[in-house]
Amino acid sequence: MISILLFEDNKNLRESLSLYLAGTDGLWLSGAYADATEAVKLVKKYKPDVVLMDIQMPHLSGIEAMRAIKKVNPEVKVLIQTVFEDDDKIFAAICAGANGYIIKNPKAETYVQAVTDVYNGGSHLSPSIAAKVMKMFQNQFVQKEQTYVSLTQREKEVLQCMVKGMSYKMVADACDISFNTVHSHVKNIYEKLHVNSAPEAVVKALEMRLV
Amino acid sequence: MISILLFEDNKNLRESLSLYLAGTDGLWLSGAYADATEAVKLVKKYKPDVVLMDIQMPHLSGIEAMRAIKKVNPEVKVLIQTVFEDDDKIFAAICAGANGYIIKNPKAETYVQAVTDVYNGGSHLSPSIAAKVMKMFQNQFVQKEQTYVSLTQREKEVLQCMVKGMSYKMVADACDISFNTVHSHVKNIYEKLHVNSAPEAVVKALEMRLV
DNA sequence: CGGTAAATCCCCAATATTGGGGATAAAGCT
DNA sequence: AGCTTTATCCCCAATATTGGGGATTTACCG
Repeated sequence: MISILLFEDNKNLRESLSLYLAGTDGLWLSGAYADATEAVKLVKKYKPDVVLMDIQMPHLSGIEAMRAIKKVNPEVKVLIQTVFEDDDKIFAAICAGANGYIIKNPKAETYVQAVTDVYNGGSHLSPSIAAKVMKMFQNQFVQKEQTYVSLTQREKEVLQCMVKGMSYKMVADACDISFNTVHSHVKNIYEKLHVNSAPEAVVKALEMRLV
Repeated sequence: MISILLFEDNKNLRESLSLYLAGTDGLWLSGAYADATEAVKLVKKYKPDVVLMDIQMPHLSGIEAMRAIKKVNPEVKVLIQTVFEDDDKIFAAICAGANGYIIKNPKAETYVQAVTDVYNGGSHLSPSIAAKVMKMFQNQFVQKEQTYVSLTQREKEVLQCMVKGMSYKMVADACDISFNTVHSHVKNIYEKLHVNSAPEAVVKALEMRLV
């Protein structure tokens, strides 16, 4: 049973959504409110699994409300629903820790799917939103030619350890291999990345998102 | 009618997927191939609406194949399907212009949904992938808890040099100070950041956006 | 004026890293 | 059966880093 708390200022939509969610097997509607100013208190009271939050609300915006909720209960999943597809709203919502972002939809089943997805630890994005997010992603990282470097599994592991600031000894311990083997892997990594010190390798690894 | 071209090296999956897609109303399977080396030619020949591409293929990886296709026919939608959830693969796929990224799934309907979504100009991401993408997004733009550390001007300069992968000698040269002075600054930096090696300091500096 | 912070420089010794060899075993490919 | 890759291990010697001291100058603040 997934328990849900709904915030939606539009009376019509709130009531029809409530009706639908409450009547769906596997879902439990803990409450439906037109205002998010009390959101933190309500979350504390009902301990819902998922909060379904309209982005545009009087007094306190859905994003602000989510930020407040996440601050106190980071484990509560928040699903943003809205009619807005502005890049900046999407951006703000994601940065504030939204677990999903769906466009208000005539198809009620998408709500069930989205709620289930976020409840299970995934994220749910409406197709148009996903497209925008991926576009933003591309724009952000158009930068460097990814001269693709293929590190082996072990090499990646070792590199990951190095990024965590571990010394050869600690890496050896963490990967359960000998100091000498770590040394060998490091030599190979340096060769492949064309660097010759740990700090350089770490920076390059982060840049290239190899870890 | 949405026409589809399928690339999947696993015979079993290729055949069962072919069967399923070909038998679905509204979809038309133009072809199914185990190898993507001819992908560009095949796309030119069949002009599919959507290419369903496995990421791991012999000879030519799905991402490379997609890059080639997008170069010639940017309007063709490419849906990546894979068992991999590595950040770097997801990242590479998105940067190369993927229109969707789905985890190989026992539920065949998700394929139809995904194909339809990308055909309609949206993107489709499996929940776990969407979660990773949003996480990457957050990591990129939201700075972590700033336990404020006040580094002096010189210390910041030295740290910046270290992030560039420079050795003490090179830093000394770049800042026009002696090796010993660099050493002193480094000691102070390590003290302030509570670390005791260059890689750790670099990671912390990047995390804290001190540079 | 005295105190403090920043920046500069130096010495020493213990570790750690780097780069150069080389070797073996398992797995995969041709 | 050979070849390559990956992962594993070892030795040695040259550098580099780290951590512990201490010292001087400059500048700023009350």
